Amino acid sequence: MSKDNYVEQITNIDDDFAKWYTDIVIKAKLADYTETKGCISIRPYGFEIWENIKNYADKKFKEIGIKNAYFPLLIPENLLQKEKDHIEGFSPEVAWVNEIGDTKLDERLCIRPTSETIICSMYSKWLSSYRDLPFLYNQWCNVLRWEKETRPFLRSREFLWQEGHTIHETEKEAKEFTLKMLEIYSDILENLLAIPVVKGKKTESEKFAGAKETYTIETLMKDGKALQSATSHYFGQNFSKPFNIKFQNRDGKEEYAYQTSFGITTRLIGAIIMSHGDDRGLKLPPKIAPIQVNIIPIKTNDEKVMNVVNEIYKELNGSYRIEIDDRDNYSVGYKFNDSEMRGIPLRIEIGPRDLENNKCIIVRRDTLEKIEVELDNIKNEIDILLKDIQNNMYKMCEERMKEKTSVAKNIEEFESIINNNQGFIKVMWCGDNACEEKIKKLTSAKSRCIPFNEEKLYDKCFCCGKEAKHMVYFGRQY
RNA sequence: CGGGAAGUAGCACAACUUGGCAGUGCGCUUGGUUUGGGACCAAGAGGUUGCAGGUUCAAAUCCUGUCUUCCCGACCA
Repeated sequence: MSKDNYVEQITNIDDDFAKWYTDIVIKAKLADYTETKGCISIRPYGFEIWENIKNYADKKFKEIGIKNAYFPLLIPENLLQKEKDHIEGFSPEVAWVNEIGDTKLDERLCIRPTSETIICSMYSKWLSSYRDLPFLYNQWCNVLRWEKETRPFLRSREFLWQEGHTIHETEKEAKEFTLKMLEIYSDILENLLAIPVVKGKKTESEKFAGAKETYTIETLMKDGKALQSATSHYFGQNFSKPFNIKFQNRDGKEEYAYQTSFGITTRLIGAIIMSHGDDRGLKLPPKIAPIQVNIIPIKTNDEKVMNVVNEIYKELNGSYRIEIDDRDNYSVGYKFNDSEMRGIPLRIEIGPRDLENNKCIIVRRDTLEKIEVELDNIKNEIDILLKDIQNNMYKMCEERMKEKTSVAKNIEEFESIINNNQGFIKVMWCGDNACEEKIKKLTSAKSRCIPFNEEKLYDKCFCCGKEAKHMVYFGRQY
């Protein structure tokens, strides 16, 4: 196999990152474009990744008492209008239902871009006493935001997500819950998806529409751009007041509830591709890979080989997500490459030569290392390897993030980094939005977050020279 | 919403300049031979050339309009 031949099929990651990304989405059969502009179809292989993320997250949510519920896709206009900042943030990309058949509706309905408003209206109905609190509800659903420019998984007009909405008796409890959710998200990214994160708080200008505080986990993709991977918001009483979500508190007085919301989306699939993928294609962390082990028989028409292959399948099936590639119209070389492009963490090669020695070859996707394994030790070895791959993928990602994180002391340094290396740039900042604006205009990089673990890098704001208040991560973003 | 490029079979493209039967490679189907890093032989299927209009005996090709996609900037998960 020549490299040239290979490159015809997937664009080289360093040549054109954007094309490389969409090539993987299409060729690994994760998703495809549809007749509906800006909306993708998620194919089974991609959807199964989402299901694995969803199952893990859902379990974590339930462990802390969150319950799933469902709210309408359509929201009447008057509800959306109730919180001023919220509607201002979303109105340009909201789609409306104006008529049914030939009949115009008296009040038009929006297709949810997010569900704060409709959920608040129900919370107001359901809440009367502090004894009812907290409400910890979540829904898994789709939302619609009419983006002008789209990219599969990263920015699709319709996307799947989970939106949690909680209300609490006290400010303290709500704030704590906001941070607790950020920890769960960070666990999902780091432990499940093998992607290291920077946790922190958004600056005033980068907050969610209608939120008092927005917390975020930021990740760094292979091309050096940042991706906001999950957010958790503290609303205070910003929604509970206009939506009249009030209760009688322990003192018998009327009080408005304290609210949070939080979400992760199918964008995480994009994060997996861009954090781990390489020139051979997708590279999936074992914990979410739809197929963890791919058995490739070297001769599909050799009865002895196929018998052993079937035995191994029986032994492993149930413990691992496993598949036999017994297609007889492809050569093994093709299958090796196909398996690598689909990002399957491990493949087992078994042929007549192996049977003579009672051995097989196991190849790991992360390092492409080939390991000779005794036939009766396969299960044991796979267990070890899958765990090691999961850890190793995290480590490689973490190293890359460290390499692509730098400190800038002034605008000149900042510009030079952004134009060469990209990545995260750590700076000291005065807290003034004017400095953020200036940098955005100059370099198109935005503040990512004020990290929880702030360091004192130096004293003065990198941009204006005034006394610095915070350390901030900056970066170009998706 | 500004700046640039492109739309021809599932994919990548050719034919367009100079109008004259819709082509090549990959992929796909069937049969056979193969199988340790993208196999080979043979026979097939697949098209309203993005869409609409115009010029012409004749349009993928020339003209006008329109839609879509991709890349670079402003907005967003």
